[in-house]
Amino acid sequence: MSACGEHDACTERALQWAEQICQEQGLRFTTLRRRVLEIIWADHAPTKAYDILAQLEQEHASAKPPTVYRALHFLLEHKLIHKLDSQNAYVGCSHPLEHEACYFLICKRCHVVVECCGRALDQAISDSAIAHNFSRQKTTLEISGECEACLQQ
Amino acid sequence: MSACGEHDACTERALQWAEQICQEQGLRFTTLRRRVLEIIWADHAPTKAYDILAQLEQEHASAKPPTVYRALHFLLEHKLIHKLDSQNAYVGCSHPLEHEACYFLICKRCHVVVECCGRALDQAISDSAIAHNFSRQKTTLEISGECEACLQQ
DNA sequence: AACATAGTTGTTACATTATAACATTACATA
DNA sequence: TATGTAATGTTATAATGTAACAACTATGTT
Repeated sequence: MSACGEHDACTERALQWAEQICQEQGLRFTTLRRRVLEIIWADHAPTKAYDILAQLEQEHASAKPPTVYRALHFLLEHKLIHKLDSQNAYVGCSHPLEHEACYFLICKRCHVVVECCGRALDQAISDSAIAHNFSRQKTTLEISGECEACLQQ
Repeated sequence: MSACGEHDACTERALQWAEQICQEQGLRFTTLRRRVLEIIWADHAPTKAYDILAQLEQEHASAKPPTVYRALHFLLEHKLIHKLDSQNAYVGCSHPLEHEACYFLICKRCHVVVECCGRALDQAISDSAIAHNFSRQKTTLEISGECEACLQQ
């Protein structure tokens, strides 16, 4: 479930990005928010809100659903995480400093999610919206299947 | 919310497709299933499960959540409807006889959903999956924004 | 230091979306 | 008509998410 070599580095990097982004934008990267982001980054699989809650509760007696959902809203708003609508689950954003539209490859076997932001695909989506005279505001693109590693087993 | 001229014709056509498909495949297109499909086809906006339930209850005293969800599962399984994951809502499939991968343009203002199945976009998605050595099994692509009609107002 | 204030967190309650599990009924066909 | 399968009825509960108000905390201002 790591797909990234040394996963600690991966988490570390994400937390530092978050720190930097919040600093730059005058946002408060509180202990709670940091901890939720850390839990989400524990691996590359999508994390469910109530699983986050279950973890938080162990360290933080007053954790309740709003505790988690508020942190999630904050992280989503500032693009530090994404919600996968097809799974009702959340993943860390793997390039919060360079946002365009993103899409996701979600492995059914190992649950690893890879975030892609290819120019070509983005262009194809835009073209299609334009062809229908549709003004595109938000795009949800989630592909589930099997990742390279799982296919090779 | 119609986006189709004479909407009755639209619903009528969908019900006949369903009838035909069920017949061909030896499936039972029961009153309940038919009625749920009809409710979904009442317009081109996504319909929520509990709104379907609210309608069914008025005509069918024993309707309960499982009543609706079973009908939805049946209709989904046989591709007579689609679920929009980004909205937790359901829309009629507008071309059940010719299935490829579909995507959706969802207008935030009038709620009309248009189902598209462009070859080019489908190809772009496939290419992208291939580039990541990912075997694509299911694709969720939902674009929300504003439709042509609403933009012109 | 005292205060004002805006943002964050605590707390309770509830809304929405969906499924499990088992009982009963309807339908097709031997 | 017996009989097996699929569909529906029924009760309960799981999973996901939000509203509303109270209490607290960080920060800047007098």
